[in-house]
This record gives sequence, C-alpha cells and structure tokens, in this order.
Amino acid sequence: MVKIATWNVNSIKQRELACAEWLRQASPDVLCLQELKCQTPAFPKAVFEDLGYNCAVLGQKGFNGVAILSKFPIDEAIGALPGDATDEQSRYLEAVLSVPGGPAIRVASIYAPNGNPAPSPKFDYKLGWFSRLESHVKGLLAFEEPLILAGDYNIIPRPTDVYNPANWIEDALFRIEARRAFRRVTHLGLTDALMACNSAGGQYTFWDYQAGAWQKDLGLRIDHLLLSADAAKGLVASGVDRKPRGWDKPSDHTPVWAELRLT
DNA sequence: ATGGTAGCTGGGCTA
Repeated sequence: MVKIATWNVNSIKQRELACAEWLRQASPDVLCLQELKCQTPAFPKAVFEDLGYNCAVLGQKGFNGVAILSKFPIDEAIGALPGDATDEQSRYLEAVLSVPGGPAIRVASIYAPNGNPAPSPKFDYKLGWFSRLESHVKGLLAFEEPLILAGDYNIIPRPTDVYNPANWIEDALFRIEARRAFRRVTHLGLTDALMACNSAGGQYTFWDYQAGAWQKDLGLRIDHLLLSADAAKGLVASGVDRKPRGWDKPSDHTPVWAELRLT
C-alpha cells in the first residue's frame, strides 16, 4: 500500500515542527508540500531526512515553493511546468519514485496560481497556467503509468465545496472560466481521489485565518489528489485530516491523503 | 462599508 498526501504549509520555516509531527502521526510514504516561502538551500531537509524521507525541493524567495518528501528513492525530479520558459514562479515539481515491489509512480507537487483579482493579468496567468498543465498532463497520460497530481489547485470544483457559493461567483477560485480550466484537465482522464471515495460536500481543506472561519467551519475544498487510471484502479481510501488546522500556529490548509494498492 | 489574519520583509504584496 502506498499512502500519499498533500499539504499547503504556508511557510515551511513556520511549519517545520508541525510538519514533522504530522509525518510521525500519519506516516505517509509521500508528502507533497506547497507554499514553502523559502529558497531551495534554506529548506530544512535534515528534519525530514531524520524521519526517513528523501527530499526534492523547488524553492523561491518569499513566495510559492513546492517539495516532494518520499520514503521511496526519488528519480528524475523536474522543477518546471513546460510551456513558458519565462515563468519564474516555483509552482510545479514532478518526480518519478521507485516503489519497492511495485511499479514506479510519477508524482507532481502543484501550487496553482490564486488568480485574484479577476479579471486581471493575474487571472490571465492562472488560466494560462492551467492550459500549460493540460498540455503537459496530456503527454504524461500517454505513458500509462500510475500518476498522482497532488496539490493546492486554487480551484473550488463544485458549489458544495464552499460554505457559501453565492459569495464566491466572482472569485478567481470559483469563476466559471477557472472551473472550466480545471475540468479540462480532469476530463483528460483523471480521478479526484477524495470524490471517488466520498462525494459529499463540506470536505474542506482550507479555512481563512480571518473572521473565525475555522471555528465556524467556513471553508473551501481547493487541495486535490488527481489520479491517472493506472493509479485510480488501486485507490483504497482517501480523506481530509482536519487535526493540523486546529493546532497552534497552523497553516490555513490541512492535509489531504489517499491510499493506493498498486500492482 | 470596512476590516478582520498570517507570512515575508523591512513597505507593500500575496493570499
């Protein structure tokens, strides 16, 4: 069984101890991290290596930044989403992991652009970024291997994935153009792991720091694990772990995980 | 109508 998870930590320096604690509690084989907010050399690798994880890191000064922690050996790490050589934002890291006794799996840690306000150049960047993701994933799916695209997509897929959808119609996370861009990716043949296991609404993964959103459970579901057919056929379970959102000095996101039996 | 919080940074941007 392979357990894989994703967590936007909103600064790895601030969340180093929480991250280590969650790894001890949940012991995933793979954890994809987003919003490191640190440069690559400053990533606290030793903490995670001591817990038995290999680290692939794509940092950036101040913003963004993604990583893949893996108990399996990491091969072929690629730190860029193809399609725009001028894009300097660290939002995509892909690696092949050698799973002992099973097929190799390809994993991407994704931090899609927020895109607010909309419309604006930032929203255009978001739509362009999803268009690049669509093209790239189309190529990856031709490999017919277990592929897991895990991360913060900054997309609310359905009205039941936000506490008050009417208030979010104009927001870049819920605007119809953004949802369509996301759906064009999933319609290539990807399975939303959490939805495949339980399609009920209200399974939020993010709660704003402001206005007591966490205490009132006013959340969004924007962190997703998308699986290729070769990964989805082994899907056993998936869930949201709310505990870390309730810890002291939390990230505004909480981990999402899935368990796969791959053969 | 506004501001409410957090993080990086050293003023303002991003979320």
